[in-house]
Amino acid sequence: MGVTKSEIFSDVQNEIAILAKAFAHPARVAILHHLFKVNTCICGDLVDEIGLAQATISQHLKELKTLGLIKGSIAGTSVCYCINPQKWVEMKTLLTAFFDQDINISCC
Amino acid sequence: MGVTKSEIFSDVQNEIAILAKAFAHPARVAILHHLFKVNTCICGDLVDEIGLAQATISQHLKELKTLGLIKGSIAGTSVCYCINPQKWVEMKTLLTAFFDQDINISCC
DNA sequence: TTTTTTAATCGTAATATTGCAATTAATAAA
DNA sequence: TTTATTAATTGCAATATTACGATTAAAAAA
Repeated sequence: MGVTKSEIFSDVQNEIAILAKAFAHPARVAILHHLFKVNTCICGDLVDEIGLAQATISQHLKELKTLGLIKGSIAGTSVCYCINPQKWVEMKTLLTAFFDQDINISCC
Repeated sequence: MGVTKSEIFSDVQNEIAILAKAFAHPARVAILHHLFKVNTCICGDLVDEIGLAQATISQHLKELKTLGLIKGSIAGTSVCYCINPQKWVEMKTLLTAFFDQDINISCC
């Protein structure tokens, strides 16, 4: 087993889970933090900044890029990465709506 | 090796990742959705509602409880679960601050 | 007391994730 | 052309997560 049964959940539930996974590892949070700080940077900068192997950073970048949260454009031998503002807002809208549900006072 | 190197990240980065993991599985999102909807319910209700085995639901409940996002109190042979409003707000505050970082317009 | 109800825990199997060395591919520089 | 430089990809090992049947524990009901 060990495989998530996506088909029994709603689209919104699956989408929230997929987006939350982006932030479910501190290396990806650190990548995003750095991108917010410096606006754009190349893969090597993140390797220096974070201290994981180049292959590992590259793998995390790929996940963020697949989700659409970051963009990468080739600049010579480097690749310039940055936040994708459109997707970031989309993500924020979905997760914020989830977080902002009203909590009833009566609780166990 | 497959083990997250938490020690190289900041406390905030680790905390964001730990909290995001709560939402990184659709079953846990579904549990929280249901708790918001009905306010309080017992484990068996979630088993019926979601359609995973009792052991699986119980395991997901344990993770949410360990994080402090939900509370459970014994009521006879049942356990009554609900959102923990204090922790929920705390989580929301941390993640919202992360989401609300300013995105610079100049992007690659 | 015995039986039923409810949920936690244990044990196990399958899949997913994390990390890195080594290699590859592509461009820039010499 | 040859030699850097940079990042993606491959292959592999280790750990984490997901799922569930079976069992256990505790309280309620008969």
